[in-house]
Amino acid sequence: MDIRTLACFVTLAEDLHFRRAAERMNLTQPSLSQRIRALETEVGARLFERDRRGVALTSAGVAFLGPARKAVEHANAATTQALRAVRGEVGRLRLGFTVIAFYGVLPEAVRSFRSRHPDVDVDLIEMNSPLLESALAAGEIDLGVLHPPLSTPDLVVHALPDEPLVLALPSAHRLAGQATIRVTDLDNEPFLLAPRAIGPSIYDRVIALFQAECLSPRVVQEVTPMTTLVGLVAAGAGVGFVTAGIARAARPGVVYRQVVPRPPALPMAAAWREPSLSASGRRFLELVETLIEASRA
Amino acid sequence: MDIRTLACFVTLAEDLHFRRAAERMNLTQPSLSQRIRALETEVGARLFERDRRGVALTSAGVAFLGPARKAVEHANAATTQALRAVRGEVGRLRLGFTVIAFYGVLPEAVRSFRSRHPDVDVDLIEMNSPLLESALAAGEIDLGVLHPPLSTPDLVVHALPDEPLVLALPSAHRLAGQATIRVTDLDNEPFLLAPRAIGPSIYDRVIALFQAECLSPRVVQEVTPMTTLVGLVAAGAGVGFVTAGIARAARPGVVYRQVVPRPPALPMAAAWREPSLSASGRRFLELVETLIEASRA
DNA sequence: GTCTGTGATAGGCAATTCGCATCAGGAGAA
DNA sequence: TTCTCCTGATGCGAATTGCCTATCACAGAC
Repeated sequence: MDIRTLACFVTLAEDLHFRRAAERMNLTQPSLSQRIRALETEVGARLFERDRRGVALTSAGVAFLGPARKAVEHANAATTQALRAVRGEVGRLRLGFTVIAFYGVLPEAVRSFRSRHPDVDVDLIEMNSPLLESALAAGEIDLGVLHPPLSTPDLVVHALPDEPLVLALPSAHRLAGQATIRVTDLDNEPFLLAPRAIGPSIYDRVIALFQAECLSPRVVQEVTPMTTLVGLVAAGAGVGFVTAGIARAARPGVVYRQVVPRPPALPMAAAWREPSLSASGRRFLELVETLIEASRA
Repeated sequence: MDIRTLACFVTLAEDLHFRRAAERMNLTQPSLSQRIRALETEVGARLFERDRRGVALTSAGVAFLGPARKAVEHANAATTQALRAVRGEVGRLRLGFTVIAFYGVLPEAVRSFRSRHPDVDVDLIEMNSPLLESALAAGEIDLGVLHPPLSTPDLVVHALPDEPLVLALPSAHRLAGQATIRVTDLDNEPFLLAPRAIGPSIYDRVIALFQAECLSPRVVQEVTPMTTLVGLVAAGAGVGFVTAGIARAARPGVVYRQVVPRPPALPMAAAWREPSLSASGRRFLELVETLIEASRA
């Protein structure tokens, strides 16, 4: 049973005229006759009553019409939906990200993506960078937003703008009054830092920053994620670097200050598994790029 | 696009294994490969990812699966429904009947039919016999229950049990006290009768009954339908014959009496247009016959 | 009567689909 | 490593299917 045959049936049921229906289906009248006859044989019931002065649906034909019409519609919809999926307009986008990433351009990007592509289900999964790499490699997520360098081969890395680092310190801190703080001011200061296993890039950057001044931070606690670090700062447990994005979310008891010399920014990147990013992932990435462009201007 | 091809796609999407899916579809693996390839070409999108260690749906394939499954289901349903319609299990039964017929076996038959064939829409249309004949000839109703003789050719007539006639008279009538009434008692009695154009059979029977006694009824009003006749009897406008069925519905102010010599019964019949009765009509008629058999026993 | 228009039928050509046999490449066992 | 098995893809000939052109049979209009 051919979808085209069903479409022929539906057309003939609407026109009740072989020649016109054939024309609408881009067929000749004998071909349509043959198809209908073959369909009737296959179904095992006469679907049309060919009277001398016209064509009419039999009761079997009436019963056949409804489902046949739906079958044709769904068959067409199948192709349409498949092509929409290729364009990334329907489907599922499993998006992994670090906490830090979600304090940047991501929330706006997700909101905008959802309104532009309402037929794409977006799964949001928060993980730290090493876990994101595993999830990408295992194919559990389509696209990850995390912090280079990556240790997993076969992942494509697409650089995003770095996140500058600022110092978070308790508002009652002796240095809170200064507009900018020198690294040397932080000597022997109780310091909060993410474990190197979780965030090697930020860890190494901070250590290097101190070493340039021949110092070494006094790490009193390794803490993750970075939002928890801010909480500990508010509790007076110490000071620590956070990204500008996290600093934008004001929190009572915490102030943020620039540090000189300026600490290197935290690299950000989108990553996906070879060989290719899903269409919806590509769409999302394009949208992120657009938003970054807009925020730059 | 073939329904079978879509079914192949669905099967493969479920098994994710060409050989097994091919077997389930009663095909060889190369044929299935070819069909899937052809389908992908027709759709214009890759639907399966043939990885080294297995087959997986692409996002386009996932989007294609839902509608494809529905298309297959509806295509199968179309055939099923058509065959059910042939057996009279789905569809529409347009049933015409006279008022008299509806005081007989019809209400029970309709109730029983509806419970046995809930997927058949039953249209009930009340008309007098001549109009029923026209409606049958015009194909506006499938089956009519009316009173022979019929004047329209090309109608098949299937006899049903006759309806005996009894006399309806006001309960205050001078003859109401008698158990049976002789025709001669009715000489010069104000008489109610359906017009001959509407009910020739009952008209002729009543006239013949009187003429056998060398009498002629004094018709004071021609009245139709028969239920209205009963109303006029209750109002004291006269007396008249009604069917036993109508007499069963008690009405204040009216009594029913047997007449001797016994008047001929009113013939009843089911009728339909050549060449054939619709399947649901046939089902209905079988049911009516069953009920008549049951009431006889 | 002829003419017009209906759907059904016959024949021939082209495309499709089938199964069989076979190929190419990866996984796992010896 | 090498062999074997299993995966899906491919080539080919036979059979089938689908289409179109030409034509038929029949009914209604003029």
